[in-house]
Amino acid sequence: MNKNQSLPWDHPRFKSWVAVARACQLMQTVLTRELSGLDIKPPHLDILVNLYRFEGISQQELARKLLVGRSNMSMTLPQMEKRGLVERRGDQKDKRVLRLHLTQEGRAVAEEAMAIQTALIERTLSSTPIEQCHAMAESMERIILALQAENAEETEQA
Amino acid sequence: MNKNQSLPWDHPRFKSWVAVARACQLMQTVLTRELSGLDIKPPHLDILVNLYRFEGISQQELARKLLVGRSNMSMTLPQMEKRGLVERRGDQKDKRVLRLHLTQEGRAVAEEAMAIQTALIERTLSSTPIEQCHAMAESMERIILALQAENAEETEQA
DNA sequence: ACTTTATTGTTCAACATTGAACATTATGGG
DNA sequence: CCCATAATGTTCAATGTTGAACAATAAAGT
Repeated sequence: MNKNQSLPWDHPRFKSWVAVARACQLMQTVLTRELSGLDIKPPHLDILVNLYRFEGISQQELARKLLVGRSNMSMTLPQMEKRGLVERRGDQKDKRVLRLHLTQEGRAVAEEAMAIQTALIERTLSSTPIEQCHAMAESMERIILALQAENAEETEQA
Repeated sequence: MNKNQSLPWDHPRFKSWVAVARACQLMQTVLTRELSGLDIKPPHLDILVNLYRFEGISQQELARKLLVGRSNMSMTLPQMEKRGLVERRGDQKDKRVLRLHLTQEGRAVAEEAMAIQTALIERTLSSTPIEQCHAMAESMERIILALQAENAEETEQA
């Protein structure tokens, strides 16, 4: 192992990524606080947003979009159902799948929560020029593809 | 609430940030996999890296750097101590604080793990030009400052 | 010196997340 | 039709994370 040379924090890309990770973590923390008034947490918001966009999605598809396990959805969605935010209806074509829908209240909460999140992002990213935001997004998309490739490689060995 | 206009995914900054968050989550997933050979997880790596850099740091300071609660350190560090990765020695000046040190094995594991993480980052960020990495890092630093300001505001209300 | 306030670390209960094992239903090959 | 394989969702035990209450020590105010 290299002792004195090339420590991680000297690598420019490493340093850059550390900043990215730190910003994400902080954003999560602040968002958690700002959502506490609606009595939901970031994972719930992620679910609400996806049900808002993709009406009638299945638990499986939702889990894949959120990058979490199926068991996570099996634990979380019944809670949200009891709180009257979502509905789960069996699919007639395929009796295995449950299709997810927002209730009226779920839709309202989703809109409030999205407004909060959008405002927070607008506020904290306002100092970054819009072209830089776009460049960042493009870089991130490439990074996502690279990571998905890595993930697929390692997964299919199983 | 705005119904048909200005949905979150139409905001350019919102979309950009979603990509950032997604990339972070994926990076975490892949890193977890790659570290499994060393039998540690990302939180342990974060601790090892900070002890590598900041010899003799206290639990409090470490928790603040990692953006986690003190109780987290109280739970995690004894485990790592039992595994022979770190040592906790009482400070003579101030009998409240425990100063943290890497053991020889802890240092070795830290170096291996940092090599893995650095390699992963180099691989997945290689498609992003170095100037773009720097620009990204600068943006992230500004975002971090903005978020810390938000965090401080909300915290001091308590 | 004495009392109050702040800081550091611990404990504990609540909650979230995961992966493996499982039941149910679909799909495909004989 | 029958069996093997795959896909969907659930359950459960293990683990991680958090915040509040607590004990010990230090610092500050009187």
